[in-house]
Amino acid sequence: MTVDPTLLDDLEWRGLIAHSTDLDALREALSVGSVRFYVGFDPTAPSLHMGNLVQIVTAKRLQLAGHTPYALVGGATGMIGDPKESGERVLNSLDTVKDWVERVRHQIEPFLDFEGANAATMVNNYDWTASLSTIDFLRDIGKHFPVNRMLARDVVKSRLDAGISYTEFSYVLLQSLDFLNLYRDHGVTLQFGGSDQWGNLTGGVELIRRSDGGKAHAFATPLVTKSDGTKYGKTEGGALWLDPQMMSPYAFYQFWLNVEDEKVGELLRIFTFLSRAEIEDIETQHAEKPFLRAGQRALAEQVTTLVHGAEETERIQAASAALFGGGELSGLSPDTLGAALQETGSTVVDGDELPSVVDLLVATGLAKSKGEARRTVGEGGAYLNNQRVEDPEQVPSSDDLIGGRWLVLRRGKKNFAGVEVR
RNA sequence: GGCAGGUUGCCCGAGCGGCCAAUGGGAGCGGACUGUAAAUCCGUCGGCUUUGCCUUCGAAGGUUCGAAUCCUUCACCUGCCA
Repeated sequence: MTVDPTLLDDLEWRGLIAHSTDLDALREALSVGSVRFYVGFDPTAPSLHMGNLVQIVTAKRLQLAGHTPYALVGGATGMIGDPKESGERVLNSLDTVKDWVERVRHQIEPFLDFEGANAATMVNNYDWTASLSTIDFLRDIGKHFPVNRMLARDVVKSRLDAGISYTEFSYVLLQSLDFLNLYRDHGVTLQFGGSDQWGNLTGGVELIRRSDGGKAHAFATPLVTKSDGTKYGKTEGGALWLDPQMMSPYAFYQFWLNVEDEKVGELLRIFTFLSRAEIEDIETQHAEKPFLRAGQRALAEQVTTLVHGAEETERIQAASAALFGGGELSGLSPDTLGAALQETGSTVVDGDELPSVVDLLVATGLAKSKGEARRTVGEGGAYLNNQRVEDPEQVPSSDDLIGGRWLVLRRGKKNFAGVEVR
């Protein structure tokens, strides 16, 4: 298996290496031959999100460069939960974890290649921890972890006042054990993860050294934040989910399309497989004519294609063009409009007696309550077929139906929803 | 275990018997300006059958014409002393 010698330079250029163990040693290892590496995903939700996507995409980069991925789902670690600063986690039931493990596994699979010389392997740490006895665990693993060092970790320190359970405190041992096991049984010598995982990553490297005298590598990818430092995708809808049931591909695409200018270059480098030359070209275009938003368009297209496929992305782009095109909606063919509204989400309504605009705003989910819907109208933020609605009691007439059956509802500048009248 | 203080709307945080659906800030939402960007400014920000009604101020009781505000019990948190 020949490997791409420029891999590490590319990762660095993309800003994907926030922390690392000896970088020169890693560079050396990656240039000699196919390195077996692993990256883990804990089932803490029914779907992966944007933060996990960084790891998935990075794993794919490594595989494309000739290295061999082990994708780990945390059937065991997901039962424990790694400590987070905000406080103790609520434990999930075994059934929930099992269900989420399966979902996460299926979400990861399409991104990696499970055939060929450097085929990916899927592993579950439940397989080697479930049967492990407490005595063996404490003797073989626990002995290598000085508590004073564990206490010095930032997350742990931040929790000492508020309190931290022994369960979460022990998490690092489990993740380190994973690395040791994969090192012994599969020759895995590299682990990476998000920068919040740095302590867990080095824990494994340490354990391999102390326990087996072995040499392993680790690096951490950066936490993706907005330019004001806050987390991305932390809006009302929660995280930026990859599961189309939890976040529509349309909403997913729109998220990337609306990324702030200052972040476009960074996100293109992290999340897309566009080459350095292509990205720099886009950045130049963007700097010259920012209003064209070439960066956001490329970003949204690339990432949505990666996650939801080219066909879906084309449908979304067509829908976005139709709705944001600025032209008269009535100028669109009913089929085009119907397809567009299928992407934004639409609600079916009985044609005999049309509800008021306020009721429609609630029915489509654009407003959470009638009060909010009325307020929106009062604020001048409600639109029917791109016409501002002045009267909250307004009821659409049959003349308003586009193509005989569609109403286009909008809240604010960019939240569309369709109403199909039957 | 003793003493003192706290628990308010998405978050922080005022209120300390009626003028309280509850000051202020942040987030969110809408408008203006733009480029479906950022910054800025303005507005809005419990629900409803909306000149009024209903449910909220840790939980349950009580006092009162009337309580987020007073009393009792319970739960949790914080500080000081053991």
